Amino acid sequence: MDQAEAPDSVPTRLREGFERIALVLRADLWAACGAIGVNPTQAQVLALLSGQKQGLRAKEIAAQMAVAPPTVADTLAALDRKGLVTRSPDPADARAARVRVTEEGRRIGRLVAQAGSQVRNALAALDPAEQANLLLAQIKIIRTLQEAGAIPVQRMCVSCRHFRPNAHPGAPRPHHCVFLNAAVGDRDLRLDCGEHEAADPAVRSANWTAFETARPPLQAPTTAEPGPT
Amino acid sequence: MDQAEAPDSVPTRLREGFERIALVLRADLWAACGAIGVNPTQAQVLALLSGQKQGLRAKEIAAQMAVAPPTVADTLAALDRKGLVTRSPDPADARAARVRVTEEGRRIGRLVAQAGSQVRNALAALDPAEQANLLLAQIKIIRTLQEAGAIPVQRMCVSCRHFRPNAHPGAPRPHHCVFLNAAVGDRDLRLDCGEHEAADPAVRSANWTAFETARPPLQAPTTAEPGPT
DNA sequence: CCATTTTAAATAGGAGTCCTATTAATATCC
DNA sequence: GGATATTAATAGGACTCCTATTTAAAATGG
Repeated sequence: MDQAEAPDSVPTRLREGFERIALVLRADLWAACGAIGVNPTQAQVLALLSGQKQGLRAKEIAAQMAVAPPTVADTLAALDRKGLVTRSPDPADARAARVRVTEEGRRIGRLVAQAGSQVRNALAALDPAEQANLLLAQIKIIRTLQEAGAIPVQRMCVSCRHFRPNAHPGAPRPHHCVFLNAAVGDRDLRLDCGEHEAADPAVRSANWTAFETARPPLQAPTTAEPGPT
Repeated sequence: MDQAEAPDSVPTRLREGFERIALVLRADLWAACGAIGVNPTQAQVLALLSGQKQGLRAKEIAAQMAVAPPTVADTLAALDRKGLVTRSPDPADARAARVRVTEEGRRIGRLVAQAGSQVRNALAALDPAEQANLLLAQIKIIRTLQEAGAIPVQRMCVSCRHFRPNAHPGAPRPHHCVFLNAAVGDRDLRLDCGEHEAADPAVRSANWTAFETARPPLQAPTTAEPGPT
């Protein structure tokens, strides 16, 4: 039924590749944090909060980071001690608190985000067509993860109210962003846009269909057969 | 000089995508470890050691995991307590120890590797051509990381003594593995083959050229221009 | 061939991640 | 209005991960 068990299936090997790259990503982050006085997890929370003007609840942070809520509490306590986040009561719910990044926290988040990265260098070395295809693959993967409930809806163009997939068929930038009032090509798509507003599920689903059919199916590289051995 | 600073460049967004997927990967691993009695880091070390019959030195494990040696010492101590690894003196160097996985450790590594994974499911949902292109992209990224010294040489086909890229030009499986004596297609490529033997650098480099030129450059999806805004 | 430098690993010490389980204070819903 | 659910904080424990230091064994070099 499920090919998850096949020891050497393509998805299994792809996952293995992601695991390897993830290790380097983490090492990059440690190097970037270096003398800054935060660690990778703290930097990631700072980056997450920097994009959210109205702050985020602890629970939402946990969902975004895919960890348990008490873990977030630990990290927020560390960031709080360092003066990088503040907590203010949520007017809508007396149990909840909205967490916001401070100016200093934002500055540190920026520093880390702009630091060098071996992975980014490696990605920059891919040719533009490969980059675009990789971005498309990521969008599909992230969307599937969303549909499966593994992560909350991300602020991607394809799930945004402002997005009009394939509004300009055949043009080099076939999509359109109503918010920016600008044509958008596949390479311009965002995985986390600050202006994102979730479209409702029916629209999302229709948009996805239009988006997917916007381009001809990729031509397969060599072989689609089971493989040797 | 370096586009690493561009806040919204394609490589930057791609890295962001990898970060997101990495979070889910970690969560998958926690779920897989569940009642098994190990944690993701331990499972990864077990998986790494399972593929290495002659064991690995602590230092090599650290390099593969992209962490500092004392971190590996911690993890090995935990695995040792649980009886999942053994350390034996290295005959070639009295300072060093070779770490090997025990039968039980191998069993646990297998259990975790075969557990379900949201990321693997999402990868399985991609169509075959996309999977193949993604695998190719990963190979290029990992190779660049190797060239940059960010990670040790991985046991990929493309760096193996047994690999003959494009030995059968135009065939659906254009490459050849001398060890298996079998034709190999792009989808069959391994990122970590137990039979890997490193080719020497000159051969590796020549093989890479042959491998790269084996397929026509990917046709770009829409747009290669800077983008809106 | 012995002194120096380098290297492998273990140790010390400390901050912080991450989990499960529990508790306390709302909120929500019949 | 009281049972149930939800948000977050707390407790407790195992472990990750770092830098710096120590120990011991190799490699180097005069």
